[in-house]
Amino acid sequence: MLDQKLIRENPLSVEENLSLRGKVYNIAHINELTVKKKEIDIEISSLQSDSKKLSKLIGQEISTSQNHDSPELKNLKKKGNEYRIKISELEQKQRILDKEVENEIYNLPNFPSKDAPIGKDENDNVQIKTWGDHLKKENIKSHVEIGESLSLFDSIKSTKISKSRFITLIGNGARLERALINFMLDIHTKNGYLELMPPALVNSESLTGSGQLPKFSNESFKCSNDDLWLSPTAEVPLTAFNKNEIIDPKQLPVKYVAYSPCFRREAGSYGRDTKGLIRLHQFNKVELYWLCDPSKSLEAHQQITSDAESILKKLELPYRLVDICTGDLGFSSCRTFDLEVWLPSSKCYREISSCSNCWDFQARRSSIRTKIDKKNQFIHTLNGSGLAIGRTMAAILENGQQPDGSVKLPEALVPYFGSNFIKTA
RNA sequence: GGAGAGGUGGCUGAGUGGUCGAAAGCGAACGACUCGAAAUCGUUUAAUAGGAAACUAUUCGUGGGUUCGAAUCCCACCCUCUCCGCCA
Repeated sequence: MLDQKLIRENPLSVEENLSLRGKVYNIAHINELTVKKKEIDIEISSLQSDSKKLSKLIGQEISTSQNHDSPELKNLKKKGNEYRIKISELEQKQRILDKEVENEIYNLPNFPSKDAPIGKDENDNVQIKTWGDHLKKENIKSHVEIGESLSLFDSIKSTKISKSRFITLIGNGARLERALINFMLDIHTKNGYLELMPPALVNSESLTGSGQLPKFSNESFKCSNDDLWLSPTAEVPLTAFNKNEIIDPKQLPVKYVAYSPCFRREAGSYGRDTKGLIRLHQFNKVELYWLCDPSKSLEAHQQITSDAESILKKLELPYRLVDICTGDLGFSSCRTFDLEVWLPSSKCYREISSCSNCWDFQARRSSIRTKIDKKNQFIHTLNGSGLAIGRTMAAILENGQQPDGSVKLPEALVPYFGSNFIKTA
């Protein structure tokens, strides 16, 4: 959420900043509303001040005089009643305005960082570096083919259980998923992250706090009888975990790592990545999350990204680091580095982690603050996958495939999985 | 699901119509004492919005209502706890 004061006092700069995202945002209208709201605020506040003084006078009058029905007293009460009617009329107006402003302001995305490359869409993203060697072999199979031939998962049978875009992991597939989760959690907790296992169902307020609502209600699954949604990412419960708190500056930065299942409707992606582990309604993810001093989020962003990167290196997976351009930035983010893993079957890089600095955007929506120089200030939040498990598995299968149909696993994973190879049963 | 209790500042907790934004305690900050620390004593210490500031307003789960005046009374909703039932 953006600062209302900023919108009121400097609407042009707000508009200009947001326009870097490549869309037109009509701040003038919101500005008009916030100014009007302010005027009414002032009017109400002065009426309330008068009415309060009058009430105190009546109170004193009653306690000092014997006659509780004197004409003077009746007169004062009548005057008080007039105040009340006036105030409640104004409050009604104010309530309507409040709703309108809220509605508009919660739909505004975060400002892009000045450091983010300016661009229109994903084609303008900037590759910062690549790491690792690409697999150069003939007859490369996709992870779907490998998974099917080694009986690691079954998506056809899963449609019986749910519908398309759900998967059932089987045998070594399930074992590999479990190994990856444990492996990643172990690495990150050793690096100073506190492990959390939050609820998978989150309420509307939590989704609003991290930025998924109100704008993206189409992208999450909602429970019909409760104000609860299936969490699309652990970022949601992790943001909400410290909602409405003032965090002791000595405790910063707070670093969380959480494994969680993630649920996304993937509306509008029909026909894309329909097979395999790449795009599912339900997937597992290990998420990294920081709450940090607002003056330190730039370094924190580097750190969280390199913490995510370290997993790819340990798993010997070739990847590249991409600086997301202003037009492709997520709603809550001011700067995002994507980690994209190499998938040899499709000869391209696929997003496996998205490391974002949300600045004070989520902290403002969720009211998470810290004391700096005796003043309460919004902290900065950062999040990054460390990593998406399903896509990691896909990458391991494709990059570790052997001519005999087996898959060689990265050394680091062997203690977790229990052997070096996945072979046909 | 049934019955009951309750939701008050960073925390605990008092407050049932009138200077109550709210006692007391804890915690925290500062000061004194000390070579230093602990202990002790003293002072300070809620948030939000507006304002340069003085100050003004709002906030006692949320939303309505009664009243000149509501933490306190009325209505609705949400949440938490305890017991019972069901259940991993």
